[in-house]
Amino acid sequence: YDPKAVEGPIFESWTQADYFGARIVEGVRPYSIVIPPPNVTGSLHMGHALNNTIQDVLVRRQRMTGRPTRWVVGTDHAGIATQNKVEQKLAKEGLSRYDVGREAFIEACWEWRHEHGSTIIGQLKAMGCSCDYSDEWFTMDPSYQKAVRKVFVDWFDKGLVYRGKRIINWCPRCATALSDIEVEHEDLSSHLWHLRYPLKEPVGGVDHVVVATTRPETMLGDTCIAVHPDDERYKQLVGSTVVLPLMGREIPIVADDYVDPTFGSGAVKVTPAHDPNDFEIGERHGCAKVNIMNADATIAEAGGQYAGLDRYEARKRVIEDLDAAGLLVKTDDHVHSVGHCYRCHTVIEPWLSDQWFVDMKPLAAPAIEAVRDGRVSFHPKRWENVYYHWMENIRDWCISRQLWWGHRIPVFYCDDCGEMLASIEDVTECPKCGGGNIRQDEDVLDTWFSSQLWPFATFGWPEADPRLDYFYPTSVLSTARDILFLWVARMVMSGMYFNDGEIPFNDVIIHPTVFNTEGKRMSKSLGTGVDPLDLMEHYGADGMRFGLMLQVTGNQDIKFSEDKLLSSRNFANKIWNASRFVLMHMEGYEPGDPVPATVADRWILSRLAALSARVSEGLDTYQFGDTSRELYDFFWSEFCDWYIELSKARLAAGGEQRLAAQRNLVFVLDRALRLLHPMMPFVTEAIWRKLPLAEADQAESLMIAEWPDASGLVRFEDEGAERSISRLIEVVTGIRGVRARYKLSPRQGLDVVFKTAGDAENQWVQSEFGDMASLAGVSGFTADTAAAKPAHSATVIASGMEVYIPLEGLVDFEAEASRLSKERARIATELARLEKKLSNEGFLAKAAPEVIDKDRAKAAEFADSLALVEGQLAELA
RNA sequence: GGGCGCUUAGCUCAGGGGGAGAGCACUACCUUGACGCGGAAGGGGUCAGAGGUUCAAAUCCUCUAGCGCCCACCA
Repeated sequence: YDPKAVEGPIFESWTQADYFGARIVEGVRPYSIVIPPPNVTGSLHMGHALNNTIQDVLVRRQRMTGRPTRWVVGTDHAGIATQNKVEQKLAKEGLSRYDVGREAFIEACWEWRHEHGSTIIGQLKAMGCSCDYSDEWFTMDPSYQKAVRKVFVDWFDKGLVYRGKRIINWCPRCATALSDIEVEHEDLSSHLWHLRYPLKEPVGGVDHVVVATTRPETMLGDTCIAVHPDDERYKQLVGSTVVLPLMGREIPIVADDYVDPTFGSGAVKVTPAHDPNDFEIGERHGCAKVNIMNADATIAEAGGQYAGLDRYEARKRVIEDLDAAGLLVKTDDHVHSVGHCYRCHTVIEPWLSDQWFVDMKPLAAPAIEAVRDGRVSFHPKRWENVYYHWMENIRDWCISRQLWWGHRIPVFYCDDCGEMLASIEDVTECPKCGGGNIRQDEDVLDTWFSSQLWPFATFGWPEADPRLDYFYPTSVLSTARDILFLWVARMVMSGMYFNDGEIPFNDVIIHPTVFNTEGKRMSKSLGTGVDPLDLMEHYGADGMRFGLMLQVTGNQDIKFSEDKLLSSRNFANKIWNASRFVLMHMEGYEPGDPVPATVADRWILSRLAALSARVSEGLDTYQFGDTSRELYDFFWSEFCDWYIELSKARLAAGGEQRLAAQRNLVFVLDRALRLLHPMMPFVTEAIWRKLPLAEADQAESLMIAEWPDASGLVRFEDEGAERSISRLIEVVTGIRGVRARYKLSPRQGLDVVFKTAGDAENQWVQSEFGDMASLAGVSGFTADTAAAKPAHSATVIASGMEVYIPLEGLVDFEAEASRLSKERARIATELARLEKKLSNEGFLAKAAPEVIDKDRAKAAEFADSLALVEGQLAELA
């Protein structure tokens, strides 16, 4: 099988036929998924490969059930990431964004999007993803911009969006605010510096306090010292004044419950402009907020002699100067968590600035309820607790970004009368005073502010759109766990708010994260990544997809195993060759229903029925690993290894036997290809189109062929046939084992003796003799309830039936004796274990009766086997 | 500080109260007419450790150790 020769043309044919497009069929429940929009700056990585395979498997399967499906595709404008890329490009020409100006810069971003934005879409196509490419979305599309503005204005008018001067997370490199969850914390070894602050006037013989800090440079902005109100060491000092070293500013000592007396010295230096807790303390005590830092993390004018220094240089100098003044008490080693920008990994600064926020608590309440009452459910379920924990402790969301690329905040200020309003349409004239001195807010919105609208803005909202009514709420959202808060939770909140409380999706799949074999996160920058495009090159799109599905379990991680992709490529090849076999034996074929003529026929049809039930159930419950394994086992082990092998003699026999085998081969292959199609779309489609199907089974494409629902196959369930073929497999495997042990040629015919339990078994041997002949080289047989074991024969026990294989004089009896001894030991151990169990009164009294019966039967079987093996040993001795 | 997940064959992992499984790797065999990206056979595991519940524990509970992750106002 050569994937490269097949995949392109097949995908092209799907596109030509427009199977990807979504149609509205009134009265039929649709199935819809919105893709987590990859960044326009992005290219396909393993996370995308996994996540989009999952979605495509679900969508393809549902499409085959006949439901109208819509898999919305598109990209995210990715404010910071894209802006960084464009700034890097400008930097190569020696320019900054300020050199080119806002308008030209935004223009450059659009150009960048037009040049690179479709890269990842092309890669999705290479994977075979059946998205609706005819309706691609971008989070900066005009209609999407309108949706963003409407959301902002609605929330603004309701008071849910507000402006405030707060401590936010500032990235000095990106020069923008970030929300709390865009900060990545990392434990770093640093120091805890203990500083001595002199009191203005000694109190009771005390002339100073010692404070501890991890960021000494912030002391330039200290405006008070806080101690715990019950701390006996400091009680007397509360209300007195400290002279801030280096700055000479007089600041008070205050009492505040926030302070933990057991940490450091128990006295805290308070810098309200540079720490969120200090900000709170400062608010409570009416302290000044002295901002000593510029946007680029250099020290501001308020930092006196340190103004202009970089924050770390200032830190060094402050420590040196304090030390020189005898005010550095000690320096302890200290590990603490430091926040970094999630886009550029620069250490963030807590910084006081004017920003826009969303009041989240009112939005969170119904979104928590939607999960509690099961309208939204997570898979695996344990993620619901993570969701609750975050949502119940949610804090306001800082949504303004000091970037140029993004949705500009639709707030307008009148410089004539001071009016401030939010508006969907641009404002040129003040509605209050009629003045024309209007300016729009300079900031843009957090990218996630627009991403949260994805499940409904991509259905035409806020315009009335039949797609919204039909396809919303979407069926499933599949995503990585790292954007559970950034994206998923916010979609639930905004989705419900703007759609009359209707949830945006029923099920949330949190798929595993893909790690490399060392357990490191796959990352291009770290060089620990694997490129999905390379994988498709080696294993084909189907091989990559199936190999990924094999690795999806309920765990948090996948340590990526390329072996699974190798097996999957081989599997695609197996499917291809098995199908070739079927197709090259079609001479004389007439389409029609399957013919359960033999036990083997009834067996494979029964197995198919079981498989189809399992696959439907497995996909409904998102068990991709189990489902792919069952498909693999059925196709390879049951269909190829046994059924095709069993059919060979009948195909050769011609006549009705041949036709029955042909019918069943085509039928089972057809249904198996349908079941495999969602995971391996290309190879299955390529073969399926060549199958000579009965008219009722035909379709233009496997993509839209009918899903083999379990209910259509239950009629084939056949326990008797399954038992019978299990026994046949035991007999054949046993005889092959004997051949292998004694190095008997496959062409060496064997006369086999069956000791049967009655007529039914005699008949069974008679009817299966043909299969035994072709699969195990049995050339003759005797079946008798009174059969005696011939001298010098090997014995196989198949479901309790003894099968003797006379070995003439061809056998190394010493080797056989040694094997039998080992076998005897094994059986004796098992038997002893069972006998102990069966003589345990507690077991007999409390275990389920069927368990006891089963164990008794097993014990009897082992006892028989043991006697047999001992008899054989005696013979050989 | 709180929480989650993992620890099963050499490797990557399924399984989840009653006879230890898969893929890859390994051993020796098969130029059999779909397939060597194959066939057929075989070796290999006291299911991390300790304790408990139970007639019965790899599986449930507790603790311990190691690995990974998330959350938190760790001056």
